[in-house]
Parts: sequence; structure tokens; C-alpha cells
Amino acid sequence: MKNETIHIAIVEDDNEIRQTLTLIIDGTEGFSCKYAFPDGESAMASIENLPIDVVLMDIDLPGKSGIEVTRNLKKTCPELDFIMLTVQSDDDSIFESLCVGASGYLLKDTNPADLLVHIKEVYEGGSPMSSQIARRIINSFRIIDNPLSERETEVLKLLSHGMNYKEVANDIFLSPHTVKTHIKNIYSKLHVNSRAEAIYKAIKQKLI
Amino acid sequence: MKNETIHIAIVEDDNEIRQTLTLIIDGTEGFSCKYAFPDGESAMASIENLPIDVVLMDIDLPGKSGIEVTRNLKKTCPELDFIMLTVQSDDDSIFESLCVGASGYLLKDTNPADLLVHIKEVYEGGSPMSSQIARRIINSFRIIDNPLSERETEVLKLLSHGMNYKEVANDIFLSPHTVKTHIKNIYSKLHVNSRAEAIYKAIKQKLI
DNA sequence: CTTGAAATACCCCAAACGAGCGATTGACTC
DNA sequence: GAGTCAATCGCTCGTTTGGGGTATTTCAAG
Repeated sequence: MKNETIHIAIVEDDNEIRQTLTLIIDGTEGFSCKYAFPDGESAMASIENLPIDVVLMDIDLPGKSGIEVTRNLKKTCPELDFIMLTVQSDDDSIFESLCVGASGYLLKDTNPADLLVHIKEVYEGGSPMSSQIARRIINSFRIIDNPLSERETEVLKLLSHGMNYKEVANDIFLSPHTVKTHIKNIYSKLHVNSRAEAIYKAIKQKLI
Repeated sequence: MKNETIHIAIVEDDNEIRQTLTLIIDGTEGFSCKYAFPDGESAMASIENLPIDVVLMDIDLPGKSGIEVTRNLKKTCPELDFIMLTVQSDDDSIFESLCVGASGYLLKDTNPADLLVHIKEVYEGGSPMSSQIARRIINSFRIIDNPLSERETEVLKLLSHGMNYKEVANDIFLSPHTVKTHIKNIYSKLHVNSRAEAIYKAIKQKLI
């Protein structure tokens, strides 16, 4: 268990929320919050040179959104952890946040005690999020349903690695003609008519 | 807040753990645990006809793994929620579990009180998981880095929808020659030499 | 100021591809 | 025992693709 002080910065446009959070965090043993910014631009100008561990980032900022700001800061400070704060969760902003490198995603009505716990979790390598948000994320992993046979899936996987008819045929000991037939069947099952689209659809549907 | 009793089944090969969990859960107000199975086969034979809301599924079962069992049961009972239990978390089994439809993923050393809370969360549509596990999942969303220019990305996206040179060219008002040049540059940047592999790599690296 | 990347456009050519045909075998279902 | 489907093998033909070049403009970074 680490016992050092965790250094936190806040990016939040609402003055009241920002000041309240700052006071709560900075007033708690083990937490320090000396930097708070009302917008993304000022945060981006300063944060990379500050001794910060975790950033609390509002998503709905004036000017550049918290997601944009996080994307930029993650480039220059990859080890910095970001916890996104938002009033309401919508799927798009959750996924965008995760894609740009956020470590946690919390609703603004999270109570202060929990917030501090979550900051600590992030600092220790975790990713706090409500179980409702987690459910949305893992739902994106579900496989819808797989119309392809085993052999077809095998062929498609090899195609996705850039092999052509002959190479696939050699790899799985078939005639190139058979491979071609499989591919034709794959196309018809996926309702596509090119390799590119087949692979795109197959990946999106988690078939390969 | 729902107040009905939550009906639970357990699949766990260790007799002691199974019996302990059953007693704890069944002995708690609002929870019922009348079914427990020592292996996947017996679970698969019975569960689909039982009045169950949530299944606690051990991953390391003798015979078929808990992941396999979950995959099968999710097909016949899509509304059933599964919480995977495991002694130690490795990335592969986490992702496999999520892909086959698990709703939660918990370590076996989770204390009983928390376990009950997590069962309730799943029942109410959440997906409990430790923040360490959540971190691993969201890390899979990170974009590594994007060598492609905007125009190239645009072209690659259109290619992934099955368009050929000419169609792409028409779509973005370019000469087919230019499209071809872009594609050649894409291939060289991604170190591939076919459309199929380019799309595969691009999706895996979240470029499109 | 110049080097480089990005975006644009063009040419040739051999190899690969997709569409359209047909066919046999074995397994599983109704 | 008729029918379906996966898996295997085969052919032709016209189109598309990928690799090899070359060249201009623009715009940002060094």
C-alpha cells in the first residue's frame, strides 16, 4: 500500500464545483490539490510541467471538450491518469474518453468520500467506474452471432493476415479452388463482395 | 429499487467453497440459492429450465471451462446474468469471459458482503468488477498511435466499406490515380501489401 | 531557406481477384 | 430416404489490384 500524497489537478468550468472539489481534496490527508483550471486551454498550457499524478477532467468544458484536452495531454504526459467527470453518461462520450486514454469515468454526483477513494484507486493502477458504466463497456464485447462455419472462419482469418488464395491453400492443405469457394461463401453469408468489406464486417461482428 | 428475491445458481467444483457460498447467499434476506453444480456439464443440463436470475460461475472447472459453459448457456438463456469467479485474473480469461457474455468478473477472495452487493448490482443491470480489472479492459481501448494522415484515413475507411479505386475517387472527388497513390502510402506506412491486411491492422490499431 | 510530408495526378504491367458456372462426398435433420 | 449444408475440387473471363516509376503544389518545421 502506497502512502505518499497524491497530487491532483482539476479542470472544471463551474467555479463552485471547482472550488468545492479543490477544498475537499486538498483538505484531506494524503491528497493535495494545488492546481485548478476553468478551461482546457489553460490546463494544456500548464499541466505538462506540473508535479501531478491524477487529473479530474470535466467533459463539458467551454471551448475544447475534456475529451480533446485529455487526448492532447495524454500525448505529452502518458503516465498521467485522468478521471473523467460528467453529469450524465452517454455511450459515445464513455467510449471516446476511454479511447483517448482516460483511466476512470465518474458521474458528478459521486459523493466526496467515494471520489477520494476512486482517486486513490486510479493512483494505484485501477479504473473506477460505476457498475452501470462498466456494463455498457462490456456489452460492446458481445458477439452477435456467427453465420460462418469453422473452416470459413479459418480462411477469413488467414485472409486478414494478407494471404492470397494460394498461400491460404498451402497453409491449410487445400486446393486453391476450394479456398476460392470458401471465400465466395463467406462473401455471400456476410452480404459483401470484396475481401476488404468482409474483413471489416467480420471484425466489427467479432467473428475473427 | 427492486425488492424481489434474487435467485442464484452456483457452478463451482470445490465442495467447500460451493457449500459455503450457497449457505451465505441462501441465508441472506433477498437472496435465494437453491441450485449448485460441481461441474459445467451438470449445470448445462439443468440451468435452462430453472427459475434463475444470476449464475456464479467458476472459471477453472474440471471438463468444460466456465467460459465454455457460459458461452453455451448464454445462447439458450440470453437474459441470464453470469458473474465469473476466479482465483487470479489474467487478461485472456477476462476478455474471453466478456466476449461470451459474462456480466461481471470477480476474484474469489472478494468478501461475502461485497459479493452479495455485486450480485445485486448485476441483477439491477450493472457490471461489477474490481477497478484493477476495469483498468485492463479500458486499456484495450487505447489508440497506440496513428501514422496515417487524415486523407489516408478517409480513403481507408471507404475501402473498408468495400469500395474500389473508382468508387472512392468519385466519393471524395479525386482522380483514381490519386486514390491509388494514397493506398500505396497507406500500405507502406502500415507495412502491409494488401487491402485485407491493411484493414485488419487499421481496425486492430483503432485507426478506422 | 530548404527539407520533408501531404495531397494531388499520371503511366505500365503482371498477378490476383470476384462472378458465374458445375460437381462430389459425407453428415445431420426431418 | 429426401433434403440440406459443409467441405472439397474444377473451369473461364473480364476487372481490379499492387508494385514499379515520375511529377507538381502547398505548407509546416527545422
